[in-house]
Amino acid sequence: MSGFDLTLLEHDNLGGTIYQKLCEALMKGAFKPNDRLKIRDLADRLGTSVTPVRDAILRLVQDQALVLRSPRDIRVPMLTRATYLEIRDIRVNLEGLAAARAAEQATPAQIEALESLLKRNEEAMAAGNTALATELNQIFHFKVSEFADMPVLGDILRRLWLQMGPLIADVYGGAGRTMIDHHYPLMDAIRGHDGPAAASAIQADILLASGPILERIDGVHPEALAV
Amino acid sequence: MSGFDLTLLEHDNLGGTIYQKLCEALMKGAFKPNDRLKIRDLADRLGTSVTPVRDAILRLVQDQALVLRSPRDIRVPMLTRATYLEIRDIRVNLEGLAAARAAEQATPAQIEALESLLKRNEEAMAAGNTALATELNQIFHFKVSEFADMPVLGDILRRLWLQMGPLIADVYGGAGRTMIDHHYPLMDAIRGHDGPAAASAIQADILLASGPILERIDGVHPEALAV
DNA sequence: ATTCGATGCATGATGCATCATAATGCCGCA
DNA sequence: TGCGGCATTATGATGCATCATGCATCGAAT
Repeated sequence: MSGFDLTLLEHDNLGGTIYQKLCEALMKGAFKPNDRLKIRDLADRLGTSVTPVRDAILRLVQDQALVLRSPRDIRVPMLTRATYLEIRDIRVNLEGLAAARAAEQATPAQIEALESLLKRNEEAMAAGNTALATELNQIFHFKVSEFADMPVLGDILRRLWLQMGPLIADVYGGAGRTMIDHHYPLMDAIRGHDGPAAASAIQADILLASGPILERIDGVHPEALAV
Repeated sequence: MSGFDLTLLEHDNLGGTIYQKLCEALMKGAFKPNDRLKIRDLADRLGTSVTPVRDAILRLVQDQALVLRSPRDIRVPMLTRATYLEIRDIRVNLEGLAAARAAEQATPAQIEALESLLKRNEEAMAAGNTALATELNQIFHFKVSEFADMPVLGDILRRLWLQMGPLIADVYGGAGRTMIDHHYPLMDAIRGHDGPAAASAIQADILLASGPILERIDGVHPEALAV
């Protein structure tokens, strides 16, 4: 009943479209950390001129989803352990806040939507489709902040996820199960409209999920530096 | 002893320079909410072509420091009460986290730097220079997150302040005293390396400072809508 | 006859493409 | 391993076509 979804209005200009395409690519892990992106190359592949690609890249750099290592060298950033930990701590705070607020004001329809996501996630996991499971997990987290009615917070989260995208795709893309079990306590809290419990639950989820990623960072970082 | 200030490394390309110029202008309140910006106009005034201005505007839009009301209508956003409250809540969480960490690991030199800022702020206030006082207050908040060693958080904060910039400049630019008194409990907590106390102090500061701004939003918003 | 509303046109600003240039990455060599 | 040259690549400028905004004129109703 909240009117139309205004966020879909962005598809007017080419630059915005390319930006979204690149966002999805980063989230999906189509680019790996330390990969180099070339504007002309992308323009050729997309069949456009360099201008809109330039626009999209610039926006991604502003999001820190890409970095300009030098004025002519655009790369996917390699998160250091310290940076990843910082992002994790920020998420613990922000998503905790969002989960609490979402729990307090969640409608039955919203609760059902979250449950549906969990169910689809389970199915994807059972089918061994880890890529889909990871994506559904991500959507779940975004939905929570959406239901908290905090668009600014949601945007910050989107950016943080964009920065982590290549890394977590690298970690969970290969093997391992997604951490869906931790979401059920959160659902219980939301159903009970218990804000603090919801915050604790999602915070525990984030911290637990960071384990495999931290292991991976330690293992992958020196090797990547050698390349 | 923490090396150079890496944020100044951006001055390589024209677009980055213009971006920073526009950021300062927004912070200083050179643009008012609902002002319209024209790319060609700015390009003429800066003596460059439209390309770097375009880049800068695009980055500002990505920061949500500007909005594209229509594809050819770039404006300074008018914060709604809800959006301002959301930003305030996010700041309460994030700056609380940063203040706690800064308190725990602050060096004597850093403590002295903060005290110096407070002193200069007092002087500016005594001289009736509210613009400078507001700017110093802002620098104080940024320094806290810098000393917390959280660059990602600092960047998020910078963006939030960029969004609020025109509004608070509008409120505090005219008259009224800056809320410097609330910073002294924070300094006490930092000197004592008491993280939780520092968090509480800065949170109280943010909440108290939001009072005049909220009053102003209520007063200014219907009037602006009528225009 | 006057005022309100609608349609059409002109102005103006932006998005995208193309071009020139200067700086850099990469590769090979000492 | 360190350095130099070449090809490459981003940056900045310019031009054109498109589209929205605003104004003026025209028509109709009271």
